[in-house]
Amino acid sequence: MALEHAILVSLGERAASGYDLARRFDASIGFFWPASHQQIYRVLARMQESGWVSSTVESQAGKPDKKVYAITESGEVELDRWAAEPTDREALRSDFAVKLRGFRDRDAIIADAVARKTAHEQRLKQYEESQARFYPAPAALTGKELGSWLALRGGIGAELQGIAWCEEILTHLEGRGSR
Amino acid sequence: MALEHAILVSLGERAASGYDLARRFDASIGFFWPASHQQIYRVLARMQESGWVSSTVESQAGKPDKKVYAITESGEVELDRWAAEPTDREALRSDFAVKLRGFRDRDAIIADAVARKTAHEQRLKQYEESQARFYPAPAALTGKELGSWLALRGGIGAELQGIAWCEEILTHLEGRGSR
DNA sequence: GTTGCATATGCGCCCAGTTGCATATAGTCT
DNA sequence: AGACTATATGCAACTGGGCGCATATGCAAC
Repeated sequence: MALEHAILVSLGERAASGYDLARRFDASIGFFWPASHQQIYRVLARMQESGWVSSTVESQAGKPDKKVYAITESGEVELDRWAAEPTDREALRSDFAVKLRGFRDRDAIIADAVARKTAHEQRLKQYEESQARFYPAPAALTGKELGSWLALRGGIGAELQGIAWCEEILTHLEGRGSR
Repeated sequence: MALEHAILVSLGERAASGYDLARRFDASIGFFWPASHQQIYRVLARMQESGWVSSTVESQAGKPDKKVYAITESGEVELDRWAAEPTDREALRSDFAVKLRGFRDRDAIIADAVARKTAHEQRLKQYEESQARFYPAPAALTGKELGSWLALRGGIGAELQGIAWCEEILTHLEGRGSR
């Protein structure tokens, strides 16, 4: 399970409450490992039991109290252990490809391809904005920042590929024989 | 849930036993929706209860009996209903990207990138063999076969993108500053 | 004054995919 | 005779993510 490790990576960058983490997951690390706040809270509790994180409650003026989590030494050890272990390749798993394969409804496929292309473009835009803001000079990057930038490069590549696939589909389906 | 629909698509092409389906999932439709035989048997039982498939037991010489499933009319209706419904975009979810983002162990990342590149290349080879065997003349394809080919095109594109990403990672990591 | 929003934390159930195990037939290989 | 492989079907337990729902503070807008 990688949510634990995604959280450890994020907490390693900076301590945070569950709420903060949920926002980070919406905006950055969640590009690569999406998670809802419910899930994050549940996993944080389990991680604290394992001793990977510790928490302190902080009072805030004008806002509810928050529980700020920080990575512990044991968490660092776990993160290193995980980092050394090979990751296994994520399998492709696509409803849309199955639908293409079945090819029951040409118009629905075209509509899907159009919608998916738009979604890919939006996500691509997010990635590119992130790239421009945080990594304006990629050639100079080292260590952690180089890694983050390369992760983003993977996201950008995946979106470009998704867009190209949608375009290929539309080229071949529009104006050709129906079912 | 799309396993049901992947099975319906496959049974729509040709009736099959659970065992046959498991092999098809290993070799073709499972490129887009991997499934184990256990899962396939479980889902087939549920689908029969729903009336989407029917089964007949066939005796075989020298082999155990097999239960051959076929799609029913109600299954066809369900498949059409599903085909008309929009699919939602699969989210990117990558251990490896999280690991890159964390950047704890440069050597492990390089080793991963090398291994993943090889895995992508193998999968790509499978796709390309499939493409050469079944779709030698893509321009002439129509209907169902065009759809299947386009699904395969998506797979090929994804693997090429995966390979390119690994290469980009290796270019930037090899011979540069360590952690 | 109440509606809505941002902040903040969580419970409970379900669903689907993963893993391990079990069992049976029949042929081949050593 | 025993081991291994291919064919064939399945159950049980676990795991992790998804979805709905609940609750509380405090500010701003209407």
